[in-house]
Amino acid sequence: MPIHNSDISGILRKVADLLDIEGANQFRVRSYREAAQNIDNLSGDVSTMVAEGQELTAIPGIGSSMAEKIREIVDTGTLGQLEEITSRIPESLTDLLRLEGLGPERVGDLYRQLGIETLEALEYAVEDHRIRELEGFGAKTEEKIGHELERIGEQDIRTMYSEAEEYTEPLMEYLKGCEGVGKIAVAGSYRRRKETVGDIDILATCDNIQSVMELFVRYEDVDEVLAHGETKSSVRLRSGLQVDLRAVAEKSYGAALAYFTGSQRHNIRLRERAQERNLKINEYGVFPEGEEHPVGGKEEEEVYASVGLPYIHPELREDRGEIEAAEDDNLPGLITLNDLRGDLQMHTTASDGTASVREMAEAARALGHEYIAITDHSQRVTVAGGLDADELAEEIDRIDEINESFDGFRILKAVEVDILKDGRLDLEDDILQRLDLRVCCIHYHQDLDEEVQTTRVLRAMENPYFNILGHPTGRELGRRGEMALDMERIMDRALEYGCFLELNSTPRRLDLNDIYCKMAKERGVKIAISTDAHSTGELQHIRYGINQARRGWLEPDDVVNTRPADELLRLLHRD
DNA sequence: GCCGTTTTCGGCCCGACTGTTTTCAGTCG
Repeated sequence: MPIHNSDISGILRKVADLLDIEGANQFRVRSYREAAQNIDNLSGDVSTMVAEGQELTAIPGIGSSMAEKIREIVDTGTLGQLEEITSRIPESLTDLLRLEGLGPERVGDLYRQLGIETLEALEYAVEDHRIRELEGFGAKTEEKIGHELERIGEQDIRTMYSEAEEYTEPLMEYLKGCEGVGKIAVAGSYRRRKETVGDIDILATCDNIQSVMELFVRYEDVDEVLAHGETKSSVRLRSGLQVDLRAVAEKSYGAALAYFTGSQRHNIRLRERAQERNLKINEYGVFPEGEEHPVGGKEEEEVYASVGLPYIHPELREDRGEIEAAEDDNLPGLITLNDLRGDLQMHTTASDGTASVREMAEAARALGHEYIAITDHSQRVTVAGGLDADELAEEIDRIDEINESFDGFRILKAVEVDILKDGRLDLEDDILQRLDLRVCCIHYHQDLDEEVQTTRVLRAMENPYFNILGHPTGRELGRRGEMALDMERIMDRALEYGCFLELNSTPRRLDLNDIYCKMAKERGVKIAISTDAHSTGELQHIRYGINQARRGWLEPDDVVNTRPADELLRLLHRD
């Protein structure tokens, strides 16, 4: 069985959590967590590195000891050290860490004093009021644990970005209109445009803090006020989304924005650099060692400048090499919405869309696109009304006709053709060759094992009419994980054959994810950013794709649909 | 456990809040 980076980081995190619960040295625990994170951020497979005899210690945060453990995981699929620890304390204790307010020490206490090993046992202990008897715990803590147990039982606690946007944008409009509000911005993972967000952090400078806080907690969409203090208020909206509003001083605005935007790991790197320069960075500003007066903090740029770096866009702040790139003056010129000239996947009433070809075209043109590709489903996808060869031929004729009526806008004749179980495409070459573009996708048999699934895709790519691998990993946030695929092999073959990978902008898909986008870029594989719109309104989803692309370091040149139509068609042609 | 043009030993980001205490540990972002 192939070992993936996520398998390795998962084991290292487990070791970290368990050591933490056992009370091991904090810095030792941290080193496991950092190693895990750095492995997740890699653009290549660790198992490949091991196979090729590359030095794992080249990965930041991995020394000789950690490298040895990783090799053991790659070779055996497991880690002797983990088994040794789990012979001392139960592995299930790490489940308890998921509860907010329960950290490693308290989980350790619960286990040692009450023998609690599982979430279920914890629930019984809460019901029997056994928690409040423990030293260091109390009635309030017990109640909170009870609430947390209910909450994580109910749902995935992170919210999709698009959903958070739905609630955050109107709230921001409201706050901007409030008397006394000066500068205001959303920070946190929302500002980093992460695909899911935990809660929303809003920062504001205010003339009259008290009245602004008052207006905030009285916002019509507020369901519950969780905290209502002088500088920070916290509410839960009807949607369940938690929103914090923090009042900050004008002179600290930039420092606070940097601080609350994160990510935490990015911040740690900044503060380490500050230390090296005898400076201290916190949410109030940049301070020379031992001094009370800041040398910067009003603007975010000052924080970066103080540690010798240019401004770094929020989407990059994940400690995935952006600090080093900034240091070398080598930050990517991130793609923006304006760079895109067209949209390369969408559906019409011919299959499972809700608008006609012409309606989609006119809506796309109104958004400023120069071209679109109409990609209705192929016959195999019966639930979506997939087209057979004759139906697709009719659509081709219809598009030719409509194109006659356009000047300066072009509809590309295309299809979303199913990749069958054996790797063949769902339509014959004679109809595929009449199209400008083919997006190839897996819809059925998503659970094959890695070797079979990878071979299936590679085989499909051998077809000379294969242009773009659509929603490549098949994942859907909160619903379905990625298919088992060797993405390195797929990307290498895509480069060799002149195929491209899609970044599907559907909010629940956002497939490829940020890390795969960066990996494709580093390997020279170009990306197509598409909406997969099923209605005219969904054409606007393209901005979510752009968010993800920016998180994946993509520049205009890395994306095929930044090209004019003629150039794009030349690029698509395989020979 | 990692790391190093002041270090191969002695450091390892920083502050706020909460609940439990009576000066602080644990947790969080």
